[in-house]
Amino acid sequence: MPYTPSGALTDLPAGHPCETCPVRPITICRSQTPDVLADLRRLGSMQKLEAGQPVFHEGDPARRVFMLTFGSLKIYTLLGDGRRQVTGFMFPGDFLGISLEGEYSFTVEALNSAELWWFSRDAFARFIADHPTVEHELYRLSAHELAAAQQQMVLLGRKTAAERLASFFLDLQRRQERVTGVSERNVDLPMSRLDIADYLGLTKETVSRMLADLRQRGLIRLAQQNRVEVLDRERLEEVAAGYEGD
Amino acid sequence: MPYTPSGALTDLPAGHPCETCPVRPITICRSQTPDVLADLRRLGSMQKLEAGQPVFHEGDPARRVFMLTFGSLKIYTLLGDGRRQVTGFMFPGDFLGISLEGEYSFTVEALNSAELWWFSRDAFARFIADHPTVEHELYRLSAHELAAAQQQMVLLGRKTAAERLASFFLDLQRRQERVTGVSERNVDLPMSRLDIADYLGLTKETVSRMLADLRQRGLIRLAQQNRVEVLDRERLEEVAAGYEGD
DNA sequence: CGACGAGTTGAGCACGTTCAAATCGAGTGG
DNA sequence: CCACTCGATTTGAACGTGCTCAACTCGTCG
Repeated sequence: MPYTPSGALTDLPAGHPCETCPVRPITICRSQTPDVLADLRRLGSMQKLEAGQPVFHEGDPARRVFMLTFGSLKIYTLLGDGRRQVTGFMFPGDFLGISLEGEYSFTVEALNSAELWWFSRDAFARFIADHPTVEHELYRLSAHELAAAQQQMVLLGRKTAAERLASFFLDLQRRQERVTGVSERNVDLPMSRLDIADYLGLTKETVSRMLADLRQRGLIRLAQQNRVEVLDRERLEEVAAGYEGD
Repeated sequence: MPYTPSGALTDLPAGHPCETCPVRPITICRSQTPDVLADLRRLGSMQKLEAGQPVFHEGDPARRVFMLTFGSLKIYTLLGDGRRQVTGFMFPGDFLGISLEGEYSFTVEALNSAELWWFSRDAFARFIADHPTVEHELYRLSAHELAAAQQQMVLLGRKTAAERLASFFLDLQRRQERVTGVSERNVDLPMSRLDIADYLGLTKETVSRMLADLRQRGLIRLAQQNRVEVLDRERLEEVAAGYEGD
C-alpha cells in the first residue's frame, strides 16, 4: 500500500511550499519542472526493491545518489550493542545520499515494494552543473531538512511517549498530504511498530500502549493495523505541542 | 574564556576537513580564503553581546544572517509548558540564520561575551552571487550539519545518560580542535549544567551525577567547574559509542 | 486448520526525574 | 582580608515514566 502512483514525480502539483517537512534525507521537492526531472531520469537507472531489502549499508562507499519514485524506505543507524535509531522515513520524491561524505553514515532499507532511480556521483554532479537552479534548490531543501531534524531533537529530548506518537502521526499526515496533494484523515503506516518505536526513541510495547491511550481518548482510530484515522486533529496538535490539561 | 582570539576567521588554518562536525547551525568553515571573508565583512555590521543576551527569538522575522567571530551561543526551542531543548551550540566561525524560512524557528542566546557580524538577507544573497563557490560550500556544510543532527538523534533516542555525557565531551573536544587548530585534553564548557542537560535531553541533576560517575571511573577530571580534562580518550570513545563492559 | 510473526497486554523493575537539602564559588561590602 | 549573599552545582531520597520480560491475541499464509 504505497502512497502514490509511480508517476509521482511528474504528476505532483508544482510549487508546494514544503513548510513543515518531517525529518528525512535531502529531498528535491515538487518544485522541479517535469523537463528537468526527465533530464535527470535520462542519466540514471531504475532499481526495484522488495520489503526488507537494503539500498545500502552504513559504511558502504557513497558512490550513488538515489531518488525514490515508489514505495517507502527507512533510514537507521546502529549502536555497538544493537540498539537502533531510525532517523527518518522516505517517500516518493525524496532524494538520498547527497551528503558529500566518502561513506554512507546510515543504512537504508525498503519498507515495502519500492522503486528508485540511481545516479553515479559524477552523473549527478553533471546534472547539477547543467541545471544551476538545482544547487540552490538542494541547498534550500537541506536547510528544511535541518529544521525538521531540530524538531525531531525536541521530540526525542523532551516529549513524553504520548506526545511523540501524536507528533509522529501529524508529521506523517502532513507529509502524505504533500506527496498526494490531498488532505486525508487516514494516515498509512508502512512501517512496523518496532520501526516507529526506534524512530521515536521508545520500545514497541510503549508505542502499542500509547496508541491504545490516544484511541481511548478519542483522538485517533485504528482503521486497520497499518492505518490510523485522525479523529480530532486540533486536540492531537495540542498533545503534540506539549500543551495538555496540566 | 572564549576559545579563540577575535581574529579567528582569518587566523584559522585553511582547509580543515570538517569531517566530524558536532551539531550546530550552518557553518562556513575554515575553507574560505581570507579575501572572501574580507569581502563578506565589508557587507556586514559588527554586534557585541553579553552573556544571556539574545541574538533573536523563535518567531522573529528572519531578516538577517549572522557569523559568529568571538564567544559562543546556544540555540534552543521551547515547548508549551516551558520544557526546553537546546539543539546546538555555536562557536567562532559558525554561521546562523541561513535557513530560508520566513521566521527563525529557534531562539539564540549568548553564553558569554560574544561578537558577531550580521548581514541583511539581500546583502548575503549578493555576496553569494558574487562568490559562486560559496553556494556549493553552504550546501556542503548543511549536509554536514544534517549528518551531525542524525548523530544527535541517535544520542537522544538511544543512548544512556553516561553515554550522552561522554559523546558530548568528545564532540566538544573535536570542535575546539577544529576552531583552535590544536589538540587539547582540556575541554571548555562555556554553558551551564542546565544548558548541557537541555542539550542532552536530561536534567541538570543527572548531568551532575554522570559527571561524577565518569570522574570516578577515571575517564575525565574536572579541572575547574567549567573545564573538563579527558584522561582516557579511548575508553571515553567506547562509552560514547555504546560499547561497555556489558 | 495450524503455525508463525507481529502486535497487544500485564506485572515488576530500573533509569532518570523530582523535590529538597547541602555545598561550592564568585562577587560584594564591611 | 574575611564575612556574607546569591546563584549554580552537587548530593540524597522517594517517585514515576517507560523498559523488560513474559504471556496472550490477532492476522496471514501455508
